[in-house]
Amino acid sequence: MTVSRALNNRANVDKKTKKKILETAKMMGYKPNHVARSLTINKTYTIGVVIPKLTNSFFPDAIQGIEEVAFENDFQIILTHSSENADREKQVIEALVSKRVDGILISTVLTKKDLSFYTDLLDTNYPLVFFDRWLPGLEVNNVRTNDKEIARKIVDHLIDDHKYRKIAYIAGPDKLSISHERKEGYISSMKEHNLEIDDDWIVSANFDEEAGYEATKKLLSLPENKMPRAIFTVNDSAAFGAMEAIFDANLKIPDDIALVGFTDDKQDKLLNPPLTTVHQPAFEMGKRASQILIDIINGKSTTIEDIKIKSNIVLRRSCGCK
Amino acid sequence: MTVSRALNNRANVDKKTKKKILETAKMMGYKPNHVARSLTINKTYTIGVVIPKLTNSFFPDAIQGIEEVAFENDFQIILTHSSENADREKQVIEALVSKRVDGILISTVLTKKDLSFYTDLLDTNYPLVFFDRWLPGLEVNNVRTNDKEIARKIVDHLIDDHKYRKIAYIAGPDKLSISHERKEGYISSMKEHNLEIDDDWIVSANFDEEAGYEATKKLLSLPENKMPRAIFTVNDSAAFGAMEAIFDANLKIPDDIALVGFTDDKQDKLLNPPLTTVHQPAFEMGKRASQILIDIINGKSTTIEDIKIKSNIVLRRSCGCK
DNA sequence: ACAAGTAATGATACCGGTAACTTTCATTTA
DNA sequence: TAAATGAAAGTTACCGGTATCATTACTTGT
Repeated sequence: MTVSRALNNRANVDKKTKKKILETAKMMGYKPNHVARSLTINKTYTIGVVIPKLTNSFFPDAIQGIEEVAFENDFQIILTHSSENADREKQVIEALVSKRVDGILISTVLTKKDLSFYTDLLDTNYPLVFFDRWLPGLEVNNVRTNDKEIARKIVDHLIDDHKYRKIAYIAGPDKLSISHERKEGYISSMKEHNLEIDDDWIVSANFDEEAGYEATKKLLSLPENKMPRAIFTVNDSAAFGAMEAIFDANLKIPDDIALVGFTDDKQDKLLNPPLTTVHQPAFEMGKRASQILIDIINGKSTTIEDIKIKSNIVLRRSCGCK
Repeated sequence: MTVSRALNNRANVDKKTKKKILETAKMMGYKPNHVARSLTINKTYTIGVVIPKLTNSFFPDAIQGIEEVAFENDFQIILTHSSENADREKQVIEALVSKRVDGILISTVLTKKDLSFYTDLLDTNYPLVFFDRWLPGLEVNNVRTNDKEIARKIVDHLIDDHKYRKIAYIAGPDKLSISHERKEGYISSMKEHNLEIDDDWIVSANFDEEAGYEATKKLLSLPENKMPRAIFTVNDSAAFGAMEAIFDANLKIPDDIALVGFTDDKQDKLLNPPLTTVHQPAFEMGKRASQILIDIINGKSTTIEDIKIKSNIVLRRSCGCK
């Protein structure tokens, strides 16, 4: 017990004793066993992070933010990815719970039909914070962005400032919160401007480049009178695919067709042309989500919040600006 | 004990008993406690990953590879970043050891003078695998790429195929393995072609965009006769900075000055002009390193290997091709 | 010099599992 | 029917810490 006290800088240990203990520990090459410690104190100082993929630059940046705050608070993170696969998401969360992480940060790929998975978990009072991709209908902390509003605004820009009227939207899976919201933003902007939305203009795709490429090819094969003048994509990865497809069709951005994305990947400004997009404060979102989770773990926060960290539009040339 | 056997699908449990146990477990909401399990079996099924930063696309890709193999083998990863800071690297590794991760994958920022930190760790037989950035002088498994050779080849290309003679190199910190090797490759190519290397052409910088920008500004301010005709950068991030600096100076790539990078970031092909670079098989390197570490942990591998996974050159337009 | 109070140290139990060994139970064999 | 045998279930100790309570060692005041 005295050894334990000495190593943890607790009170009531004689200076000389402490010195002797520390010396001996060093000599023996003693390394504290955090596993045993976790078992008794019932806390692992570890948080789980579940993300769909690590491909676009949003998640790496967010994770840097998460890890930064975790590090400051002596926590570490177990990083897992679901590969956009619902079953795998459940599986890794079970594993995280078994490892008794003190809380979990999730960017979920689950949908309404899997709601019970999380309500069960929440019933046990497990600290959970959703970031970026949340799940409507859950009484839980969310840290997300103003997807719908900002999507509406960027489409407003295309209509108001560039006078485009035929605007297509390359969507993500509709069941996922973020792609649904962004689509809603697109639709509401179009409607407010009394612009008709052709069914063919909303192409269901995915969050990756390949999907963006395929979706764009579909759009470009529409008959002349239906051909969109501008494309808004659910994220930058899809926009990169769109860009390739547009170039492959020997069309020019923004002269023949304008393009705007969503994320603000690091290289957007170096693209040809530089991509107009929505800047998501990934690092900030990660920090914030991490801080909230740690506050909950430390019993410093009990309220449930739905935090929206505002994104902003970054005008570059792909929309037709400058 | 019977309960333990039943839950772990061990033999010698009556079918009826097992059924009853599983039902009761479910009813109670029992979740296995992996912390306690780890304490007894002395294995956590967790590996630590230490990287400098998550910014460029190499590490996210590598981590996807690492996590993929880990997942298949029922391991999870604790991800930590050192922020390119040696003390922090040591600190997080101490924490990982305390948490008794079964092994550690490292892309180190430590240099020769800190060698003892790792030799001490290796003396305790802790499973360690270095990937990408290794540390010369350590008897340990490395998974890296043929930095020197491929750097030499890309400079060969600039000289042989484009007839550039004044070629500058934007370097990373010289004490780090990869930037040292890449520089060596540059130097050896220049020497082999009997080209003189002006001291001003080797600019010490860093792995990030800002450093690349500043270094390039320095190069562009050289007098006419010293002005490089081409720039080779230690990685793509630095190349992005270089690109910006070149554009800011109203120069054209590759007409006024050619540029080649190293990494093959995802958006390279969409840049203006598309960036010629070295493609590093990040995902593969991550998978391989992870597999080796897990083999060591499982006692399936005892030899120490220095594995070089070959990178290859991707010719695009920034070097002057096409 | 001795009681009282405080600081330092020590003993025990427990966290939730599993290994190793023992006991109980059921079935087979002579 | 009793002994032999193997399957199923149970006991105990331990992994390496820490909380709690008990003990011992020093101070301090009168």
